[in-house]
Amino acid sequence: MSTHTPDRPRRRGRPPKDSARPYAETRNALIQAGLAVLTEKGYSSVGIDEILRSVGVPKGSFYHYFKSKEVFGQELISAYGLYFARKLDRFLLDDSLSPLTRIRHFVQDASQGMARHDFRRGCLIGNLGQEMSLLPESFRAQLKEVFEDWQARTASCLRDAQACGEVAATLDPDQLAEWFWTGWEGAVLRAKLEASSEPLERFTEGFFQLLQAHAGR
Amino acid sequence: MSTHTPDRPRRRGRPPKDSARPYAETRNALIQAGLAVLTEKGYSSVGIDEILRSVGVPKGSFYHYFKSKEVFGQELISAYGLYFARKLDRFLLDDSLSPLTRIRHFVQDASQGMARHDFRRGCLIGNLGQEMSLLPESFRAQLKEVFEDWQARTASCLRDAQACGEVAATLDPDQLAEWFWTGWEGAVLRAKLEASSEPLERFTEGFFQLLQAHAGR
DNA sequence: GGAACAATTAGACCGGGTGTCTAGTTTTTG
DNA sequence: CAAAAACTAGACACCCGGTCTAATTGTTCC
Repeated sequence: MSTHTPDRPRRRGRPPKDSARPYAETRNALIQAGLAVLTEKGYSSVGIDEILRSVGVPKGSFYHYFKSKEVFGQELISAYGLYFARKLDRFLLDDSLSPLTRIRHFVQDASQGMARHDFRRGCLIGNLGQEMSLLPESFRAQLKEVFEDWQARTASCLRDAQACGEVAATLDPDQLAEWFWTGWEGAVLRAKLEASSEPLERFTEGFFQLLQAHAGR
Repeated sequence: MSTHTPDRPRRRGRPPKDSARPYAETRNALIQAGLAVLTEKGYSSVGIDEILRSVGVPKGSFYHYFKSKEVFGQELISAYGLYFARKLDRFLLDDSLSPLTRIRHFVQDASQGMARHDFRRGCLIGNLGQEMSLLPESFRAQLKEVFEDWQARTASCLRDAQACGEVAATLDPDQLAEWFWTGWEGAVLRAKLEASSEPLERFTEGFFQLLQAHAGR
């Protein structure tokens, strides 16, 4: 599924009206390729031409699509944030399942995603958070917001779980959600290290045990 | 506390018997400086001369002290592992306190450590785990071992906690310890991102609540 | 047909860095 | 005083970084 397109050898100058994929499409391909690379290697140790080359876009064109590497990064963050927000919704709003089962399914899906790339790719947001000290300061707030967004969606599902008695009403869903995401990022890190999904599984198992323990009181 | 030593301007050739700090001392200074830099920026985006310069050792000397950057990294990992193992022992074996209190103190200390460097430095092992896909494969096993070592020490303290009734005997200390360290790494990441110790505190608070919930059953 | 404008990219800018190693200088040893 | 040991200058041989201007090609509209 490499996005590499050895295509037609690109000519200079304005492309004929039809032959070229439209601006938006190329831009999109760049973002896609950027995500693939940055989820694996982070931001600072990746050069733009690695991404450019993987899409078959000449280096000179980069600034036609993005003002700088920094704003490219910003766009990757929000694309990734959105991508996951949608994924979360797809799972967590599926009311054919009990709320906790929805979370379980989400986790399963994410874990399969990592396995599919041999545990080389992790979470973009986690990666960048980790290397924050090497990053443009503008990334910080954005990354924080993404976490908050994911957490809000998760908390809402946990509230549903409380409503139907799957989780004790005494627990704070927001705290639980923050907890979940903090732990999850740690688990992703260990999964990359061990090249195995076990850390992910063990972490989530523990998380559900926690919910259960309280429910049982 | 920067290790920079503008010292005497180093002369070429073999130094007189006394005047120079001995081999081991310089080596040590390099390791110390390496830790400071790598805990902040990781391995792959740091060049050796940044470290060399901060200690005032000329670039040409590096290979006198270490065979390569890779083995330098290996040595940093084990130095850091040991450093933390000792710190853990200092706290977790202090039997003037209850086992859980010991853990609390350790966490407090680690959290102050991060604050002291304005949340720019994190955990070396976590940093490297995160960038595993950019690292020499030889690091993987070593990093894993460090985690296991830390976990074992933590588990042992949790067993003490069970012995004196602070933690329910039904829980598995090893699982709890792995859990703790997974979550902790996640919390460190968030602390760097938010430049605040709150993620650390919120995570540990949750961890202790978990232990308590089970104890209360 | 041809000017004006829009879209795209070649190619170089310039400065930086990478890890490594050899050849050399200086001291100590015997 | 020769041989061995301890240390380092300086260069090697790259490959790279992000950025931007000037050139090229297509379209539009008269």
